Amino acid sequence: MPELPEIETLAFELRQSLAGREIRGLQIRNDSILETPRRWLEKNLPGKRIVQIGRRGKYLRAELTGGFTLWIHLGMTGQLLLEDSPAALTSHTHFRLTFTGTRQELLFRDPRRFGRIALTPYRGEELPRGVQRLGLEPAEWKCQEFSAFVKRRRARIKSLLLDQRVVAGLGNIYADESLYRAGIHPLRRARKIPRTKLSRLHGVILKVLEEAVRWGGSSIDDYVHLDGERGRFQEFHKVYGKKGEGCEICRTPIQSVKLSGRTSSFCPRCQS
DNA sequence: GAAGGCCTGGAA
DNA sequence: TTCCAGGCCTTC
Repeated sequence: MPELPEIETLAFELRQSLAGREIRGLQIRNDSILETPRRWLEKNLPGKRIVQIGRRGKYLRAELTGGFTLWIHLGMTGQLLLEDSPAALTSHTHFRLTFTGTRQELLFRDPRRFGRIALTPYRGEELPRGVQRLGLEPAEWKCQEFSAFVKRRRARIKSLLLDQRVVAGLGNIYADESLYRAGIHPLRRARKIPRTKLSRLHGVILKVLEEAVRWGGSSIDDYVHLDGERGRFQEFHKVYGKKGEGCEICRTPIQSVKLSGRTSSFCPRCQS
């Protein structure tokens, strides 16, 4: 589940290797991952140069010459890999970019095909729909405003954290890990949480994300770095994927609950 | 605010 | 063989 730290890591690595490169060609092996038509990409990508690479929410953003931007969303099982050409195209490689002046090519793999690629502007839209809807980046939230916003909502806090219109880039892993570190039960109604705990949550979200970026993200199932190496933050998870194991603080077994189809893991004693 | 759908590999 | 994982979207 690539979330903010995983995309941030990839953006950094891509910047190192591809910034300034000119796109030579592309190969689309599966149209189902495209959000803008194949012909739009085929017409506009070749010859463009990568000006800047960044991230917005869980979207990777490559700004190109000519005012175009290539957006990549990894979904759940998406991978971006930089390999020497001609790269072996495994069965789930849906998209490939080649560049002038380098043997390296960028591959997009995604077994489950929840990932998406878009090239904007398209039909007057500057941003993909999913990006238009995004809320503030975690680092853009001021503590006071975050607390005030959460205080007005009746939803369960975990649902709120997963809502990309609220905090862009948070997903199941980092929402669970943040709630644990803030001592908040995932099913707690947002408006009922004391302000002191909310400001703690605000701080802890930033800290967890920063730490995860420092360790190159979490590799649970599919996520890997550009070179295929695994991230290491999973080694520091306290609750995600830890059901049945003892809480680090109080030894109580970690529990999990279902919340609108999503699993939430938490310590029943430390989180309330 | 909840639930179903997309999608597939791997575990039960 | 069935179930589960969960990004995000649509529908109710």
